[in-house]
Amino acid sequence: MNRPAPIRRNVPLELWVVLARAFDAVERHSRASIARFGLGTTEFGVLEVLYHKGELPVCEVQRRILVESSSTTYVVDKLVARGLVRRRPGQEDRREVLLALTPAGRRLIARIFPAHAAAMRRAVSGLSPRWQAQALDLLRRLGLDAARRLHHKGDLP
Amino acid sequence: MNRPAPIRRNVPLELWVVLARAFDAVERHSRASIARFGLGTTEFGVLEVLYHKGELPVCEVQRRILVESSSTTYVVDKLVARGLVRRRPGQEDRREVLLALTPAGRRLIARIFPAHAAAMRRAVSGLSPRWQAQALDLLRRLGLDAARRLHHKGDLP
DNA sequence: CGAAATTATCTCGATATCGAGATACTTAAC
DNA sequence: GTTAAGTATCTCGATATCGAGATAATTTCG
Repeated sequence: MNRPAPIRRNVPLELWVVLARAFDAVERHSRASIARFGLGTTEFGVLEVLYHKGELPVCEVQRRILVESSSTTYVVDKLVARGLVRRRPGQEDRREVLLALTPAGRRLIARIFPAHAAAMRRAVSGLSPRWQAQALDLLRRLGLDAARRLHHKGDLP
Repeated sequence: MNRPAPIRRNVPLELWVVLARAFDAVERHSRASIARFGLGTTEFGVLEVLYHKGELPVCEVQRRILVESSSTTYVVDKLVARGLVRRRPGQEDRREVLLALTPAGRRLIARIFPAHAAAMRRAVSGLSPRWQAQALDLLRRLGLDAARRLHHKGDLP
């Protein structure tokens, strides 16, 4: 059962490689699952965050779905055109545009979300729940620290 | 020092979210580091794999850099135009096109690779070496299993 | 052998995403 | 209160990436 421990010359670079590979593989599951319903991953992301958080300004949605503001505008345009999302000017802060699901949008996401969640459960089922929790913890630390380091970017050699 | 343990309703979905966030944050480091040298991440990927593995057929490069074959052609075209990579018809298998660095390509990647490796070391330094190794192990298992599951895709509900 | 399936590469058109910049509004500073 | 700095959204042009399909070489197998 014991294989010889692989020689690890450069753990950080290998970690980056396996992170990218794991992301790619799991993202393919996500993409395939979402494509079943005629949506792209970013479109799904918008619907999903509005479904779970309720009405939100564009900038808040943008932060959660990890795309740039110009792309968010583009995707929201498409969702509005399809009658799944509506825009409304912000009340307190008049720079904001508030996004919310339309009834049709809510019906759609309510219908497809459970199936998608099940697909993602399978996608990560290579790790037992115990190891999933461990990976969750490590990835959260890794991601938060890397994000923090991006801002004070005083350290490119 | 102890925060209350967060309530984890749905570990698989949360794991997917933190995986995406960690990938995004670390990828931003990678992108910023590579951009210093006037390259895109995919271009860098091609140079790097040829640097470390020597001459390879396109399909082998493609598998390692995680982009589709049509994109690989596109990127290699650019690198050839810049005189960093050369194409050569395969010998044993005449379907293949073999890629290798030109002297200029080799000089470039040899010059920039160490700086990039250092940037990536910093990018993942939120985890101690011990936890980096642990994350490496978990992500490898996660990625391999998810990739395996993609092929026999008999399980979308 | 010869047909069928597989694999490698490339072409081409479509599109999602980005980055820079414009505009409008808000907050902070003096 | 006026100015400066910061934030939110959108426009527009550029481009990286994809997917489908074409071509050609190889392998499998009856």
